[in-house]
Amino acid sequence: MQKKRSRIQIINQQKVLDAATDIFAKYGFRGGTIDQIAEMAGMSKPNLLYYFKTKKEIYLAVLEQTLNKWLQCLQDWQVTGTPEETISNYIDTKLEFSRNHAAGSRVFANEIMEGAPILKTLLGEDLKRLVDEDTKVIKGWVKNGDIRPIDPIHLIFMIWAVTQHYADFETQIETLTGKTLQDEDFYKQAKKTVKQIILGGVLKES
Amino acid sequence: MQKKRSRIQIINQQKVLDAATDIFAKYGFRGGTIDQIAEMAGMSKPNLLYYFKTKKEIYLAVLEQTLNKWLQCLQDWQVTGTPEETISNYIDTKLEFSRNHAAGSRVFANEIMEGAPILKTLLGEDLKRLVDEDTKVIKGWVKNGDIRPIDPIHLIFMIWAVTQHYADFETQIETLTGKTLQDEDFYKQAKKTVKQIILGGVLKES
DNA sequence: GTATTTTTTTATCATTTGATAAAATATTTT
DNA sequence: AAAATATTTTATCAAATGATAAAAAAATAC
Repeated sequence: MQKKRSRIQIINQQKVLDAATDIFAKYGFRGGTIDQIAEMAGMSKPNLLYYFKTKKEIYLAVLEQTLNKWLQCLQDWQVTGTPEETISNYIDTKLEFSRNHAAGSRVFANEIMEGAPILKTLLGEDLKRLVDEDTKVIKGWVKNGDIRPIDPIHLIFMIWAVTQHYADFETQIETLTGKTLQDEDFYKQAKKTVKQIILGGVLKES
Repeated sequence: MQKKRSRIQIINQQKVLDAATDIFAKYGFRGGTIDQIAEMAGMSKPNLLYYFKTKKEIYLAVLEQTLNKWLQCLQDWQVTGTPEETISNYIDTKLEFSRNHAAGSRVFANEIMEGAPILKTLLGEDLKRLVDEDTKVIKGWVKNGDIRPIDPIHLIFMIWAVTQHYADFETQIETLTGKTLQDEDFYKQAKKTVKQIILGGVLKES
């Protein structure tokens, strides 16, 4: 039975997680160092290791925290009604996650590029289940003639790719446009264009 | 003046670059180690360092080689004729790059997520010029009424995002579908769906 | 086939990095 | 306030990592 976390513990563990998210987002698990995280969190390395015993433990905590935020985000999304509403809503949800959790998105990206050593099982089981459900919904729309005949899995990948791109390639986007999703106008314009193209490509003419 | 490279030099330098591309693709510059590269290239670490003096020199060579392939790839693309032909061709070109140079694509992705310390200038100058040109072309189409009114820069980002996704998130895609772009049917289906949606969202009804 | 140059190996370093122990300090409980 | 507990600092390690020097081996030039 874990003892109740003290006030200082709660504050400092969160400080570490926030710093670690930024460092792992930039350099991945292998590339990020405890020293970097400790410095960014504003504490000494042994002090940090008082809260998390190993680098891997920090990394797991970061992945878990990000995953929870991501799952919470997905819960905000529901197969509400028409394909237009549902897809529109899904894009909203994913793009908002990219805006609010850009570093977390990059931690995932790094994890996957490293071969997903930690998340592979989760991807193959839990995420696969979610994707299969979504695939079924989209297939139903196609069969029903509600949308054009498109391959569901590639549509899903497209939405993921585009929405995550704004988080994962933030540096490139900022270098090219001077803007990020933090800029409200840029955010709206991105959302508008993404929806316009994807919905335009998926929906039938009215 | 650099002496002519010997037969062995040419072979071994390429061996190193190929191994380094894979390692940096997985772990980024900070995370990848000379030991890993040396082992994958099948030579001892000091032997490797006989060909490249420092880790950074290897990394720069990898970036340059990938960049050259990428530029060569872009040269294959031309603003040929109609918007449909041009965009279709651009998707072909980018998706083929993802298939043929998946590791290179991931090296770029890592470089950008690390804050693009090496490529930032290039992104802000050369790439920006290319993007500005493309933007003008697309703007022309819009003004001319050839395509729907869409924001050019977000369209470009969309195409990049989707095509690169298949390379950068290969692990995730393979875990979810069992396939990669190496699978010819999967490749065709991806290309078809991407074109269908993007062209469908951009072109006007005929 | 010997001399010369190139390549590879062996041995070795200095830093960096993940991690621990123990002492010192601060906080909380009683 | 004293005792007990929690936190932070100082000192220190062993292993990993980027890098070098010099000797040995192999390839090439003559």
